Amino acid sequence: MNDVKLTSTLVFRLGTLGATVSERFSARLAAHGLKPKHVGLLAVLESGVVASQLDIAKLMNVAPSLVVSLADQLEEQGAVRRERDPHDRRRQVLTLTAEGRELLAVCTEAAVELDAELADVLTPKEAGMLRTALLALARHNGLPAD
Amino acid sequence: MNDVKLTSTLVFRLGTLGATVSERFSARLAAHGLKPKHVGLLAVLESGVVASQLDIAKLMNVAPSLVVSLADQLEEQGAVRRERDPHDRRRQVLTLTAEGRELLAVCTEAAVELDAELADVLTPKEAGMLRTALLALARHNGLPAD
DNA sequence: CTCGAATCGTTCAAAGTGTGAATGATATGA
DNA sequence: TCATATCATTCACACTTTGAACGATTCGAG
Repeated sequence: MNDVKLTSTLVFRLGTLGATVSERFSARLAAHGLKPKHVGLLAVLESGVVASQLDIAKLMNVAPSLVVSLADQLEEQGAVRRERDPHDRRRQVLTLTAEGRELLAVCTEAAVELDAELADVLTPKEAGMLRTALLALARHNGLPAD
Repeated sequence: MNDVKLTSTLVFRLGTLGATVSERFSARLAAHGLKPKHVGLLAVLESGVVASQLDIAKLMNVAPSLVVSLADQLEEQGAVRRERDPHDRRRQVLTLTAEGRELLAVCTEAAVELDAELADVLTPKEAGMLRTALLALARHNGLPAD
């Protein structure tokens, strides 16, 4: 009736590859005292589309309380500044510091290096199509698509 | 110095896509009382390469104690049988029951459906290259490649 | 203007998932 | 035969994240 192997589905391969790649990325981030979610938050700030903690939470698909602790740690590292919005003093506005921008650049660099290692086993054509396909999938799944 | 966006890296896209896809798959599995790891265990058994719990743990990259609880639950559902290896009574040999095989087929079907939904936004050529590229990446990263 | 309702951030307890150390049973080899 | 290694199991714990309070602030209907 159905003899497709689970392990050969896109679902399974995206899941397992995503997990191992994230783990490897995470390991490199550890050297800077960061976890993937910290970097995700920095990236949201850099994009500039949003700044209040609640908006960030929605964009990152996490609980607002998680953004609090992420912001706490990033603030302690001097990567972000936290200020009350003068027009609405309930809101905390997060902004990247120069240090935070530098930190994000370092982490992006690590991701780019990992990218190169991954793409190394692909033909240039395969690598190009992989990027194209992942971009299309990201677009249609509410994920950032620059 | 480096103005590549983090969100446009393979690392980021594989990570986030892998997470959302896994989440969607997980939601469909819930209807059958299973989680992705249960299905992973069933798939390992179906492959037939290995059967003792410790071997399974190594293959799945999880702690042996986790295999115990996964096997407990699958056994309770009647999906696997657990027998002491007569040649080495320390080993527990897990085998798929007919019911387990059926369950795995149902879950694989769910994955195939999700695959189709995902590939829907891609051109046939893109979808093909995506599969090729993911297979190559799986091969070079110690993941199952059928 | 005022007061009830809504919003934002924060804290905190708790759920979910997974690991590692200790234990008992069995096997292996000197 | 006995010390050592291996397998499964249990259990306490770590980690990550969530959701339910709560206080502070804003908004809007009357």
